[in-house]
Amino acid sequence: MRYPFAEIEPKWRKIWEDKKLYKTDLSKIDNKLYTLVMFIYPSGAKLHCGHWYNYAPTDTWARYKKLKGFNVFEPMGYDAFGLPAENYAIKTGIHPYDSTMKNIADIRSQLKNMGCMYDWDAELMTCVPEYYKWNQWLFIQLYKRGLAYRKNAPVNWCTSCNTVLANEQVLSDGNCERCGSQVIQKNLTQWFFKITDYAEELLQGLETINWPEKTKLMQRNWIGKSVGAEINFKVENSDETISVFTTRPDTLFGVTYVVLAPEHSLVDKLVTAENKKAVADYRDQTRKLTEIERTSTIKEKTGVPIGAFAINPMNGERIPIWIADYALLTYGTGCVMAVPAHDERDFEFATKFALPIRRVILQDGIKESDELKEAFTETGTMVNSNQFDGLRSDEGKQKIIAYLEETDFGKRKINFRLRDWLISRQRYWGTPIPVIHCDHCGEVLVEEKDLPVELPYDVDFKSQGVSPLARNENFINVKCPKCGADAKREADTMDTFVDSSWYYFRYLNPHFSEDIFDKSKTDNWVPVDMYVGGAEHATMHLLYARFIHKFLRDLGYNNSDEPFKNLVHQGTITNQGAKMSKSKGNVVNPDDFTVEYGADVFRLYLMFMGPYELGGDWSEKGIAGTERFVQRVYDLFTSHENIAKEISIKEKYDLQYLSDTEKIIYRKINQTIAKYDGELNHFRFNTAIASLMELINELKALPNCGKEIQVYTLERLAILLAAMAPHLAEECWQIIGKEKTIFENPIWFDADKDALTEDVANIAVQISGKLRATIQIPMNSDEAAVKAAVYTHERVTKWIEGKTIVKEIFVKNKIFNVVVK
RNA sequence: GCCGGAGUGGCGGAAUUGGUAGACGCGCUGGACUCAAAAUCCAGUAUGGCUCAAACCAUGUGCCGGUUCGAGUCCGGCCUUCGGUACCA
Repeated sequence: MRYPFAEIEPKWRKIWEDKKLYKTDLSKIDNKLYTLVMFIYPSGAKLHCGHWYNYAPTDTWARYKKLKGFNVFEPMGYDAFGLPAENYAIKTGIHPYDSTMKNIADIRSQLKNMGCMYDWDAELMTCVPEYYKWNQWLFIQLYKRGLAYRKNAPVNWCTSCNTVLANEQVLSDGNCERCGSQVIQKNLTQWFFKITDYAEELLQGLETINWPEKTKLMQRNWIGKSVGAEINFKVENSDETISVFTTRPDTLFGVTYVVLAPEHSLVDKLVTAENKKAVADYRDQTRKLTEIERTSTIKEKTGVPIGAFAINPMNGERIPIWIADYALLTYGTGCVMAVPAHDERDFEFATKFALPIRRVILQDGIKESDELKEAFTETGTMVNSNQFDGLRSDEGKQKIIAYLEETDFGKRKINFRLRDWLISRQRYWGTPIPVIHCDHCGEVLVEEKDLPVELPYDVDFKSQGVSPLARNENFINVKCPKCGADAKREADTMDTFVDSSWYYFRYLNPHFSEDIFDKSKTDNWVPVDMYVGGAEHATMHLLYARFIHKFLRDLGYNNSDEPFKNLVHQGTITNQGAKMSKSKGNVVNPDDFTVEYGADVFRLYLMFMGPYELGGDWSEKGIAGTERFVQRVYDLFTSHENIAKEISIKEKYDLQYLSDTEKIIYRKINQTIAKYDGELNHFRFNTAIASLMELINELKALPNCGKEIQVYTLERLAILLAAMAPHLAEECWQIIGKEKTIFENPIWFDADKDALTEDVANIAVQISGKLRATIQIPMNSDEAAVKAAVYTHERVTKWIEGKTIVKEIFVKNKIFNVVVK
């Protein structure tokens, strides 16, 4: 009989639901385990194979832990605010709220068909006031502590989304992370969260969490800590000073010019009359470039002198001040001390504009008179540096900093690449920022008692270039809470990454109305023990969440330093080499497969494809293999109906009382348990399934075993299957006569350690490292016994005939190698 | 350019600390069952040589070299590819 998945799967899902098996008792905190996948964006494309690939294996891991006795909490929810819903509204006129709710309903039913053990009572969505009210509350707390602020700055503007983007949300090709359109620079007044205040802690915290090294490295690079000094250069005939950041104070004697970012405010103050025109032209030219053109390393260096001169604090030397677009306003002080001899960029620039190049660090093994063909950027011996001559440059670095601090010309400084998180968006479908702008009082926070600032439903989406909220009179006009005068609400909404930076707290009490979450609960359950999601969030969501987590800790709202103790990234499933997306038209619909093969077969197939972290290109070629496997399992159980009712079995059997066949089966099931356990624990689903397939191949001999061993084996097999293919396993468990469902009464059988090893070992016999024979010998035989067997083997005698034995290498139970000459 | 991962049969992929390369699955070939087909079951399946066949021999984990009794695994130098990053002073 063909495995009747279409009847079985809904049947078990109903039983699980009726018995409320997956509702987690949050009051039981011994053995608590919080397993989380990144919540879903409810797009119109619904669930695709990539989602399944994220959720189904993670659910297998969660079930495995549940079987092993953990009190597992596995929730699911919807990251429901965001641009696509709004863009869809502009195109079709369907309101984002309506389309999002429709999508959520569809996706929820798809999710339920996967058979994951989500606690549906914990379900949440971010687009309802009940949730986003607390984004606003969070904003207010940040604001009150100076961590939310507004400033005018050059920002990334997506020409298609008509909104600003955070740095993290601009791809390295200069395009929008969401839509791929061109991003340009605009000067705008925007809201920021001061994530930089936590830069050092965000860096240090990485040491304490079990995340993929790759991801931690990406965060380290993104945070970009540099240790060096800030040095002040006096400007000739001026009261102004130019402050630069450098990691190489040891090269200070080699500075031959200073570069300011073209937009730097000092430029206007310092430019001389005869250079005004050239400077203005150059600034115009710079403004026209996109960020990516401007920062391209391939682009030839450009710049103009501004006519003013700075004074080197070390030697009083007079050096020209230039502006050049390779100095970035947004990094460090926006000013660079140029040392052409020891910096590649400065070298290139100086060469092009015939500026002097002075060597102050001598490379080991090179004479001072040798020509300098390229910048030398490593450590060496200091030269041309007065009292510092002869020092190693790393030592000199410290000495120079000390000297600068004494003479007040500079100080030790740590600089970060990380910028503050730009959170305002000029769009409708997001959390309104709880601020009121009053002509008299300026920025005024909405009071906590007046939260939430509700997002109005009736808005006009057709207003190109202007946020729909900005044009909504009912929303925008308000009285100032301080003075009562007419005032305007902030029209920007928050980046949706604000929503996702604390949602893992909210799952534990999604409808709690007293506060952002119930600390008495979250303290017991947060941090998340296992977090699974895409690696593309490395420097966005995963960084923001860590920041907000630390902020909430500092507010006294939680007692841990990090939100996600363990992190796993599933690999990306591509189709014909491209990431699945509706716009590319290469989305594979999982429903097609669940209709044809059932959810369990599909789950198994996704897990069997390859290493979880690797992903791969979609192909349905091998699905027949997992289907056959499931069919064979089902047949095996149906041919042993009710057997567990008739026979009672022991927990452990002594191998010596078993028949030869029973011995083989008994060993195999226990070896499989041991192997499977280890593989599953580390998300190695493919090899775990392979071990089950090996087992099922071996179980062809099961009919030749006594009934006790049959029951012993089938019980264990059903439990092993339960994590991977829960519907199938429940059915099999019932077929052999079990009354309670597996997940009602989770159990795990540990492997019988006495049954893991074989009686005999296959030993590879090598002659000079080449395999020439294998011998079978009792397990753990000593060298003498193996040697005796080796030298009586005809293949060995043949190969060593006429040769001298130089050496013998013996590795117990593995190898005997005879080295001959 | 820099940083990181990955290169193993026709395909997806296995291989504790260096210790019998190719587990498991797909596909393919042959056979059984069938009037026939599908499904299922059984056997075979890295390449080359020599064989009716088996046995046997040689080669083989991106390329070149090294360490070792022994290298997919370690070291040095490349190539390809996929991510990340992009003048960060």
